[in-house]
Amino acid sequence: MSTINDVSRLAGVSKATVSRVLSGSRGVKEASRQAVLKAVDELNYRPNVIAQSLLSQSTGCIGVICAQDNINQSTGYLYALEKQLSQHQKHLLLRFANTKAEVMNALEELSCGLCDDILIIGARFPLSVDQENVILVDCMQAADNVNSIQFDHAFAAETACNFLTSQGRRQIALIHPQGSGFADQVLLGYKHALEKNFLPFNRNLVFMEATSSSVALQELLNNASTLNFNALLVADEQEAQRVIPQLQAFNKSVPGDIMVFSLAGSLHLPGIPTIPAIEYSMDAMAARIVSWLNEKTQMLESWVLRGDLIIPEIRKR
Amino acid sequence: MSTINDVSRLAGVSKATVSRVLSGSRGVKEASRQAVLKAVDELNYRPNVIAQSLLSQSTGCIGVICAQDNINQSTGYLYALEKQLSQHQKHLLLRFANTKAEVMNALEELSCGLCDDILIIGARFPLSVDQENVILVDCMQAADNVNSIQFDHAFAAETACNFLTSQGRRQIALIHPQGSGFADQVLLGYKHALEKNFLPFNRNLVFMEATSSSVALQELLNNASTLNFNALLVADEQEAQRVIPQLQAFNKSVPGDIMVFSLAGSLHLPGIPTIPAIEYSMDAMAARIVSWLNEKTQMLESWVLRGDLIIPEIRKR
DNA sequence: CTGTTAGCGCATTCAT
DNA sequence: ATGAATGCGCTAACAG
Repeated sequence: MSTINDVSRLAGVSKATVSRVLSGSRGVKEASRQAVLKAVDELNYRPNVIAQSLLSQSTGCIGVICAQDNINQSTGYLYALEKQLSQHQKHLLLRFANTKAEVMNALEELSCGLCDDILIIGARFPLSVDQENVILVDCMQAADNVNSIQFDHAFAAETACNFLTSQGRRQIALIHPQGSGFADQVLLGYKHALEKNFLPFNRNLVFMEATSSSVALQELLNNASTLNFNALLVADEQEAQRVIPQLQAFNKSVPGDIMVFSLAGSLHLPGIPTIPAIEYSMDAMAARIVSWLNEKTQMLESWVLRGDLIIPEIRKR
Repeated sequence: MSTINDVSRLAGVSKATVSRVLSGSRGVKEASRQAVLKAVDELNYRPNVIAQSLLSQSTGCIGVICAQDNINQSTGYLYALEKQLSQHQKHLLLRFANTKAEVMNALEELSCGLCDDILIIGARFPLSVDQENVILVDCMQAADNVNSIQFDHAFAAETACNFLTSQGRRQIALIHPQGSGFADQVLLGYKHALEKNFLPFNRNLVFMEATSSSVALQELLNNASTLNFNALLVADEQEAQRVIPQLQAFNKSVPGDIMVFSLAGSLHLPGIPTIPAIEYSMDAMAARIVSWLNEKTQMLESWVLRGDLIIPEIRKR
């Protein structure tokens, strides 16, 4: 790779002039400008970003640590983020991490001057990070002294219940395994919606502590005769896909007998029926993040993102 | 962020000594070693990798340009690659690109000294790259002067047909839209297998030029009475998921009446039945790539990777 | 308008 | 064993 020295030599000017031409070339004689441009073209010269970074103390690299349990889910984040970042001449440094230890390790390794800022996405374990340049996205909230973007899970649950009620589903079961986090928020939204719709709260319809959604659902099914639930709220699309075949195995049609609602995303695959769900706009989120990265004047502190209600077109085909 | 100067001052030694302690500390008096370590700890000093990169002329960053049409598919690559790369203290710089222009643009932007090497994955359009530090992975083969890792599509098709034949499926239809590339290789493997199994080649069962797999399948279904096909080879899992509902809509059970076989990956979701498929080991591929990145002594030139035959456990439940 | 100088943070000589 | 000096490639400040 050729350097600025090669260019300056070939063009017969000094390094400073070359640099001037390449960045905001003003106050340069046209003759030398052309000479520089010609030399640049001949040598196929590209300024070394590492040297620039050393000087400017910023690399344009944003570290992204994906801590999602469901790896497929991270694709949405990544695609949206990369699109935004590259538009702003920034680079996305990718890391996957499945445990708290792995996240902290990745954080350590990325905090050596390589990354300007770091995003941690989807961690479902408590994280204590105090670095100013780290943003927690859809993570379990721990200390509140860090920047974070939270999804409004209460709003999601409330929206879900309101929608289901409007569809005539008044016995709404809720399965939300501990691991998903945000159990309290979800429960809050659930209760809110019930109250507003003058529906009774039936504690037998709610499973928040169960470690396995399959066991929880089985309990529901075993008592189906007395419970008579006709809707089921689950944490995310993964849970939904787990739960639907189990329902069908017990001769419950979906959504005929039981309408399954995902509180975070729905699979959109040709072969599989889409279910109603709350979906968070990855593009909106990514845009928000990148705009903050660019102008850090305002503290982001804690932003809350609300999801959209997505209703499948039932009789599409 | 504190620098090596701060450490040397606090420890009362020179920068050189600090550097020596931190990297292969040999020939350093224990006393100064301890002093340095103490200062490092106190200042929470981390050597600036950018400065190191400028000196060593290598950043440890590997650019990965995902050119897959199916974004979900890239997750597998990314996860495997990141795992391998981070194990070797390398970083993964992610880029998505959907067109040739976007790929070339990304390539340009990553070739400024930021990345040591660059991977282009899954491009289905001809690419002409002559940089020594670029590897084409599962891309359409263009010029042969670049490093590349190809999947053996002929082997995949042959394996598929042999498997299907062994299952008593002797009328094997093949739908492989142009866009998927490698049409000739697939056809070669298909024909090979037929010959070896003494099966006639029926050109009405093969659709290579169709732009839409849906139309191709419809042609097959329209002539089902005379064609009587009982197996269907498709390019990948995406195609498979598209094709299966269409078959079912015409009262063809899968895999009862027609066994659908994917030549590249099968969805492994709880709700959806797995279909037989060829799957390429992402881990094997990633390991191979990273090992080449580390010791570039041997030219990689053109490596070929063969996929594994994955058979679903038909009566799992 | 342009060349010279200095320095970003670090590792590696070369002296001592 | 260790400090001073050098340079990686570049930009910014200062002189001309």
